[in-house]
Amino acid sequence: MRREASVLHLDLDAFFAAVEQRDKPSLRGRPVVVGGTGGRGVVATASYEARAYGARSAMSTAEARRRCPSGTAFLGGRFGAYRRTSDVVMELLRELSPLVEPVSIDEAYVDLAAAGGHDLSVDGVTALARDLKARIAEATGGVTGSVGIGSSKLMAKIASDLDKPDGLVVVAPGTELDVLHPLPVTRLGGVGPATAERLRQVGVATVAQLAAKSLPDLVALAGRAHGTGLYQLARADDDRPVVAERGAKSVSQESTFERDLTDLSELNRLIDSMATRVGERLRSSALSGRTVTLKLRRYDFTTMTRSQTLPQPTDDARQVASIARRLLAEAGTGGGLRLVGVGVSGLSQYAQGDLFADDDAPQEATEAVVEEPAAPEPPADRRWWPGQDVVHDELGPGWVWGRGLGRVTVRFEGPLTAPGPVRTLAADDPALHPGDPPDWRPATMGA
DNA sequence: TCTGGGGTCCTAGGACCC
DNA sequence: TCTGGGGTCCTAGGACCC
Repeated sequence: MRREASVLHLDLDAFFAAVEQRDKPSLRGRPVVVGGTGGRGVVATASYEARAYGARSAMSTAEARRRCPSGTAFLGGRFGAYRRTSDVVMELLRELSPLVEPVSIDEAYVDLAAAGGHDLSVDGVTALARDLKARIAEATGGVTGSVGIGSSKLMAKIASDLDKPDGLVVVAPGTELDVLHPLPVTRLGGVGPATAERLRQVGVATVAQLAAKSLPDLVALAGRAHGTGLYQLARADDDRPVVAERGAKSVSQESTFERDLTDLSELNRLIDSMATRVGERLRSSALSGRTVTLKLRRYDFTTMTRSQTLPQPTDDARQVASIARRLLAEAGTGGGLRLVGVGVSGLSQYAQGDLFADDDAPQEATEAVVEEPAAPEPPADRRWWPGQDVVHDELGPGWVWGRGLGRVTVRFEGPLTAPGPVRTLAADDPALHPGDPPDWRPATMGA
């Protein structure tokens, strides 16, 4: 805990849904749910209008559809658009301080003391935050964020959560426990459903009640590391530094199927394509890893992992696939699998193979694995997904509202237009193409 | 039509080594 | 012959986060 309120936490409000409402004027002020739109999808983000009907993150999309009125937009994610908007925000944070720790695409900590030159009084950081929020909204085309500032990461994060959305809370140094103690323990990072239930059983619901427990009690309840952490957090005792670069520790791809799968050859093909993507991601980051992990989720939602550690790191998709296939054969598909995942951990910076590989040398033979064939073109009706950016040769840019029965419904509008018209087209209309995320910034005159 | 996808960290037991 | 403790690596599972 610092003497000054110099840790800032930013949390963008309903971020995915906010980007959708920015880019799709007809959705502004209306309920929007972003997430998986298939039968087994879950909600990633619900707009505040959708939250009013009870839609929540991590809820099944089916449940959200039951709760929300007709006319609610259910959209798959456009992660390229979210990434571009996030990058703009992270750059604004780096103008405040060289020490910025992105937590996720929509969240970051900033160490204001690492910059020098900031007025770190309560009034000073309040003015700084007000200015930051205005610049974020301006640069992102209206996406808002909630800012919390305090004497530690704990207090900054608690503060940003106190006044959502579009909030600004500074916890004055010295008042930490006044803010913290009345809150439910579930507001502390690291207290999920399991820990909350165990705490409830010993009569702990608030942070004040947690602070009354002894260290040995909490270690017995939650384990050595977690128990010690809870003991400290309940006292606002938090010295965790803001850390700019955190190298990846693992790379993985997983997929939940529309229906449970049992066919080994079908599962093996899916393992091959996931291993291919893992290999691409490893090589694009100049990483390789020694431990290959296969993750399986059965029909009854039980999850298991099987792993093997190699003597040397690899970034070779065929080697990853070959190991994952063997682990699957050993584990079996009994009863059906709803999810399969492939991951690589124990990462190091460069693979031996990258340093010494001879491109002309014949590749090591692997009997089980063949090169992934090019994905077949999906049927026209399957090409389109809700929320997708499209462009029509005559009607211009727009986005997919829905599809079915050989047709696709498109709304022709963009972030800088008024709400636009809807047209229903043939799904195989040759004039309709996938589009790029639209630019939300007005073109600069004469630039 | 219950329960995504990408991660991190921790725990615990067994193997193995000194 | 029996007892032993510590450290590291590997594997599997679980809690948690966004």
